[in-house]
Amino acid sequence: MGRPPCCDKIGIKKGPWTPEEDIILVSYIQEHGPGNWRSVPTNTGLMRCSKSCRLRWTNYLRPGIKRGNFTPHEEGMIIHLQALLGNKWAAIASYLPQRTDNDIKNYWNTHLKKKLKKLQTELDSHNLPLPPPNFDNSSTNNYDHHQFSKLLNSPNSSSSSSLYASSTENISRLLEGWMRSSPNPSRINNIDHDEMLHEAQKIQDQDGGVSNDDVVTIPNEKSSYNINCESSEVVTHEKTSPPPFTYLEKWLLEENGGQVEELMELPMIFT
DNA sequence: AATCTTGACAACCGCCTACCT
DNA sequence: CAGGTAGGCGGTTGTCAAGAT
Repeated sequence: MGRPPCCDKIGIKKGPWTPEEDIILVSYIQEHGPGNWRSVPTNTGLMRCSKSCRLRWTNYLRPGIKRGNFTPHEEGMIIHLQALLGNKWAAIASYLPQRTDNDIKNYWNTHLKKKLKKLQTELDSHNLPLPPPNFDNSSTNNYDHHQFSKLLNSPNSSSSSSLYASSTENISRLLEGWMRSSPNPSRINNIDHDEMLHEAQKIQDQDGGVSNDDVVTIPNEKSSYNINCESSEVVTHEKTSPPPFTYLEKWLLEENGGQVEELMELPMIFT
């Protein structure tokens, strides 16, 4: 015998989540943590299947998700990684810890695909090819990065602003108590620094990770690590553990999500 | 002012793999 | 080992707001 069914298909509610459902789900995860999604509908009384609960949490309610506009830097990373990895949105999302794979996928489909198509037209008219997959502004190959960047960031191809419809006020009220007692997530002390540093240097050598001059980012199943090779400093960005309340507060209360890159440092391959 | 079209995001569907019994 | 599900992932669709006609 295998596992029992995840949920009863009869009476399953579909469509947009209500603020009340969000609150119920967040309250439950606050108490039990994410995971064991099968038990969520039965234990919460939510008329949703476990899959829907998981998606709602990972794509929308999970703390640490950056809302609002994609920065040119993020945009560049997505284009770069899509060229390298294809439509492996989860893999691409691992390099952008604040963005969900669904978000990146949507952004690609609604913005970047069109943008690149337009760009290709522009490049054709300038007799320029699209940049190679290992495109990097700092590299010394013969590609005309300056002209490419100029075209990419031209006013005509800039992304439009977008706001997420949400009930952030309700959710923030609910979460207030929770996040104040959350553990300190961002820096860990119990990891093997030598091992991490070695890994970072290896990746930097192979150009397999995403790196700028000194900082290498290693995506991981549950977190990503930013490693400064010069100072040997390792900073983790947990994907599942809640960030400090101040960050969540910022996310919930600022209409556009705010600019929080300083909190979740991103590798700068496109600057 | 009413209707139609388009854009953007949220959510669902179906497939695949890992894992449980 | 086999049967079967949970969870993860990518593709697609649904919904709604804003702009155009």
